[in-house]
Amino acid sequence: MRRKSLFPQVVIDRDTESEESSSEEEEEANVVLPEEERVQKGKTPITITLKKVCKVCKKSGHEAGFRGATYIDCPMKPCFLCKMPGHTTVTCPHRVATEYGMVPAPHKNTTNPLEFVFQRQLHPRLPPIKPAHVIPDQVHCAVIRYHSRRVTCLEFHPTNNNILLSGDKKGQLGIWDFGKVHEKTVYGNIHNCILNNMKFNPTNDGSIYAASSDGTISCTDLETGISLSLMNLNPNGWEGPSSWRMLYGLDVNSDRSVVLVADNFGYLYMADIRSNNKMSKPTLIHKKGTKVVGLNCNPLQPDLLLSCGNDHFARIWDMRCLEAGSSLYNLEHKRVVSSAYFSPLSGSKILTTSLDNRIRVWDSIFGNLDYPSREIVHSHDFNRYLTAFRAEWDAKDSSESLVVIGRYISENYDGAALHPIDFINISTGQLVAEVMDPNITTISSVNKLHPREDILASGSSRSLFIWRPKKLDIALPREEKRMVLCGEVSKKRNKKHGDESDDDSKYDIVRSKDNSLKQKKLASKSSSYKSRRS
DNA sequence: AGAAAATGATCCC
DNA sequence: TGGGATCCCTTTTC
Repeated sequence: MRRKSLFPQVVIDRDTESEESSSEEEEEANVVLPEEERVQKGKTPITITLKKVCKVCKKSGHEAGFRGATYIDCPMKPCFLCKMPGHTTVTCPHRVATEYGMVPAPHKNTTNPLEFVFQRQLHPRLPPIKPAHVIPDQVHCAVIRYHSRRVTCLEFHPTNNNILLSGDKKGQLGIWDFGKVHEKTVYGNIHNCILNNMKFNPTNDGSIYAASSDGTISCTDLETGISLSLMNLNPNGWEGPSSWRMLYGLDVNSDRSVVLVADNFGYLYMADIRSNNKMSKPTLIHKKGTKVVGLNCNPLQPDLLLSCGNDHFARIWDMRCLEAGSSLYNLEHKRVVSSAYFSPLSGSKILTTSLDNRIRVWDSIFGNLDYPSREIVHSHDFNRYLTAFRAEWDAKDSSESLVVIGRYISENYDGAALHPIDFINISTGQLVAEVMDPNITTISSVNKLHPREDILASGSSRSLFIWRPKKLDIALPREEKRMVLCGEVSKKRNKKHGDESDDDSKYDIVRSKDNSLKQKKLASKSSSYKSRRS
């Protein structure tokens, strides 16, 4: 009562049931000023009516958003995971099914022109058993943060096992010796905007090619940082967005000694490695005016090229007869194709990641390519602000069935909303393992598996992570249950608590400011794995 | 602490 | 066909 004379009366009235009224008013709190109170006290009693208004669809009667560490979908929208109407992510069959997310694709038996392109030598060998050490049961995690913008690509050194290269949105190239955790080099003057893709020079471990949204290809000496430009598609500088060319999807055809890149208008370019010169004229390989984001040369037959992009297609080309419209096959997707790779050993499988939340697998390029062999529902559709997710092969897996990809939607792990990095068996669609760390609350959209060692590298926002197993020899019941792998961030050089936020070049663990309680809760469990969802 | 900004595909007219 | 609104489980900075 006393308070009422000091402060306006605030009555919060929660509406639990739906009401049919226009959405405009309901978004704002209704403020009611009763006449008599206003007159009597000279103060302003306020009645605030808070209705449950969904911030996604703006309708009342339900709410979308985080409840604790669990996100509640708007029921008026299609499932956020599988994109089908009628249910939400929580009840999505692709989330709760044992065979996580797999959708069998229809098969037809038609002859395939690729059979005539390829030699029989390329037939796949498919050992059914994966090496036992592929997936760690527990992981250590080392962290470094020296990029000033988000990480866009990662590449392991082809011969030195402890070197990880990273590119970022600003165009910087990072070289991290994660064996000696604190040793790193950053070259900031190679490109002046997004470093989209890079690839080591196949004839010289000491240099790397990179394609950038600044429209140039660089070849950088890793020791000196001296870089030369193989191509510049914007020689006249900025003349507006309709003419500015950006380069993506770099790969090297070593047979031809050619660097391949593609641009944001649908064109493929080549540069000769030996002369470091742009070759011939560009070829339109995707719908004119659309971005080509990925290029991949077949590991056994480099003249076979796989491209993908924003025209919703992945396309297969024969470099020997390359011209606009000459693709051997066009692999249709429902939305943008973020990545498309041949399998790393046999080159006979194809793996794509599309923004329709599906990983697609074609089991053999000798078979029918009209439809994928499998579609695996997986959350990697993102809104903005992230580097596109790409499902990446494990080159150590001789059966060519293990793939790693970051997950967009979070899961509630003992009260913390975390975004795991998923290991998926693309032969079965099964989620084999999920790696996360309670200290890492950001989304790890860039991931790469070490070509020779049991190491996973991740790029998440501006940070880089190296995950390695604590034990190598454990027998894993991989096919029976999924594994939750909790990392344990290395605490080395983490003694200073004061100046943690401003030094870009420090080595440190990642801390989340609002997550301290959750970390404590998780700490007791972070050193062991557990299965979940039975 | 809370707001703004950065910024990309897609859809609609 | 193109520009602007919209999408709406981000991350960082001020």
